[in-house]
Amino acid sequence: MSNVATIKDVALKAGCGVATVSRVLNNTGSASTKMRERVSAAVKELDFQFSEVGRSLQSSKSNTIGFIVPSLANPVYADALQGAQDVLTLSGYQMLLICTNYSPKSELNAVRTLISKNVAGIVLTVSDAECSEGLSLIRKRHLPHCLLYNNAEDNYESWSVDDKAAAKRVAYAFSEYSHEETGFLALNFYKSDRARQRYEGFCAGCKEKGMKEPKLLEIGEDFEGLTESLKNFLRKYPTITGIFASNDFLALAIIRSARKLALNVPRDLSIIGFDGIEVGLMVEPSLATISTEPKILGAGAGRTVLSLIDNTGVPRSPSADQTFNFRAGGSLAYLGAESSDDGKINAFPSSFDPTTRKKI
Amino acid sequence: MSNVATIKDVALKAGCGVATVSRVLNNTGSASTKMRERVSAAVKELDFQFSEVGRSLQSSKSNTIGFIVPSLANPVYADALQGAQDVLTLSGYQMLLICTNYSPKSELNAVRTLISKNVAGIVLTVSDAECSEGLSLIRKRHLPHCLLYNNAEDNYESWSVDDKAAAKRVAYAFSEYSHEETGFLALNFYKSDRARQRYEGFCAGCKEKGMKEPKLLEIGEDFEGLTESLKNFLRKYPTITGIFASNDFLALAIIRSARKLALNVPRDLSIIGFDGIEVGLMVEPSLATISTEPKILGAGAGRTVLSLIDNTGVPRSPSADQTFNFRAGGSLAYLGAESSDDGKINAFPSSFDPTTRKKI
DNA sequence: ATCGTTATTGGAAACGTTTCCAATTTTTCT
DNA sequence: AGAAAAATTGGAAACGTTTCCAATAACGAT
Repeated sequence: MSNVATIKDVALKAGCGVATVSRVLNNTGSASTKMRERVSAAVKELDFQFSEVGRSLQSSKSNTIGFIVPSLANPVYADALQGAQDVLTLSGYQMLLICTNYSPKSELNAVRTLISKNVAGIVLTVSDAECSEGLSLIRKRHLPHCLLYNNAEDNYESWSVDDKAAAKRVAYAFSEYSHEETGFLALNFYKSDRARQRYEGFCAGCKEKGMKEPKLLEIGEDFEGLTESLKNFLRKYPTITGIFASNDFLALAIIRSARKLALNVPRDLSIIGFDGIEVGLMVEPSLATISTEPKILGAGAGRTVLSLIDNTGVPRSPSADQTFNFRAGGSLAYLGAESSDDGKINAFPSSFDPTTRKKI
Repeated sequence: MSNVATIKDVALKAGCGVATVSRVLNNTGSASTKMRERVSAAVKELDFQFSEVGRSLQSSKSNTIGFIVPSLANPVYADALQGAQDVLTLSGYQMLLICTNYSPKSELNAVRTLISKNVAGIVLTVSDAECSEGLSLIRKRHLPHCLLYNNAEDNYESWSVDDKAAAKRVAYAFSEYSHEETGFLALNFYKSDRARQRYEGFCAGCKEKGMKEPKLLEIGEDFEGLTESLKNFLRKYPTITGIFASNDFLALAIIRSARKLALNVPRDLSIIGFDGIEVGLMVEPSLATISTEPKILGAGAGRTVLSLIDNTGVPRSPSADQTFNFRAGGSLAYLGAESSDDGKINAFPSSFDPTTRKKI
């Protein structure tokens, strides 16, 4: 069979004990030159490679980091994981990935599984950080961990967007474009602390600017029936002129729905998204949104866990106001402004220069 | 410290041997009712959980499947992984994920790492299946595996798109819309057997339809300078009326670039993409493309590896012509047709009904 | 040459499981 | 009741490592 060589085989072929092989290969302890050569030769000949399982059992540590995210279908998480991958790979760690599909119940299972696999640390995004059983378990076990896209209490680590502040910024933007009555569109509102925080921040911002309280438009699991929902929503609240979608995918979908209802975006309805996914720049009209840096967040969370593991100083995560930027776009127009032929808005307020993007 | 309980602790607390605990918990071998109760009680009290590491070492198998993909930034792979996740989770397997960033060298490293972690099987996308060292190593070790987005020789498993046939289909589409002179846009052409196969199929299709041979427009690592490249390309080949982009992201990017050059898509230049990512439906004009089902492919590859592992019949992968569909869209127009006000093409050939999509 | 250091080596235990096997207990049958 | 059969139980080996510790070999200095 395809029996792979173990350290015993190497020792046998090199004519020495396993301890010696281990020392040579790990460069720990001393060994004579001839011994080193014989071991190297045996390794080459047998194509030997350490079993991480044996190693992990003996040392009770592994070079695997567990990641728990809601879904890979959302480019925000996919990008964040990509950022983390780059960091891990550089440090010789691997990524054990579990998707929870936004189900809090599977969060706990995921954590248990990761623990049983002896991961060295965990990066995770949970549905609701305040009451996540999975997160509690991690903390009870004192596992190195870092939240991603959730905000952590003091003395816990987290890399995330300041949802409240960002949502407030959206309200300011609407206000600056002289919108008064707005809606907030969310998928799975009750399941996600992020959506709730964005709503909260948005409401606060609107209040601050003397706008009306935003109306909530929530849709179920899928995008199915979105057009119908929008129709009813606008019939119920005909004076609404702008909608804040809690993520860019929703924003694009709602634009499409608006179009189906023969509404012109942004003339009849302005839309602002959240996340700043790349395609937002490619569509026409371009998407006004909160731009974030998922890759940077993912990489940061990865680095944080790594340094938690080997007790080096953890990198400091960006201060709240550096986690996002407002990005103007064609989907947001001055209330009452007529769109020009090509759908572009002629005049942005100078403060909303889409070309300036703070790097966090 | 946070010392987790082992089977020994359970045995101690339950007042029995470890063998008994193992038998009870795994439901293998017999055990008296009182024993079962005592063990269960001890487990609950200690919050015991098996160490997968110990298990894996002893049984020399694990419930981890390794995945090797080029990148998570490309939604095609992200979606495929999501599909696989769903399948794995259902069977109690986890995903160990490694991204190669399109570097063949790291493919081999990735395979070695996965082997050392004792994965039960591997799903992988390689740069070039014909000459992948990583793939060779897997096969030498007789590891259950399945290619994803690469075509495999007979008696090896693979779930992928028939790139050649799909690209041919693109040529037919251009022909049907009476385009004669086209270009092929690729990123990393030389690194990817997929891009090459798409080019090959496209050329074959063009030839078959009596069209001119497509001109190759290759760009480097990033999208940077794409607009400039397009400008030069079109200056060099001014009679080109359509461009086939080797993936949807490139297609969207090239549309944006065309727009910057004051070209109207599709009036001045028709674009067809590849992959069928969701946002292609949300942009205006909508993207004509080859639609594929990454999730289904990923799930299929996952199922295949799982059944390879436990020797149940492997699911048969879709036959070549079921792996893709041509999807018409506003970015492809009849040569010479004027676009209407809203950018939509008025008449599609009936055979290109965008609403009919074979499910694979 | 002899002795005290220092460098090199291998045996064995430990990490957390499963499983074989033998020992013990319980059950069943006559 | 006694014996055979069946059920229950625990000890110990094995999986592939690392590391402690003792044993041996090499080396300098007297």
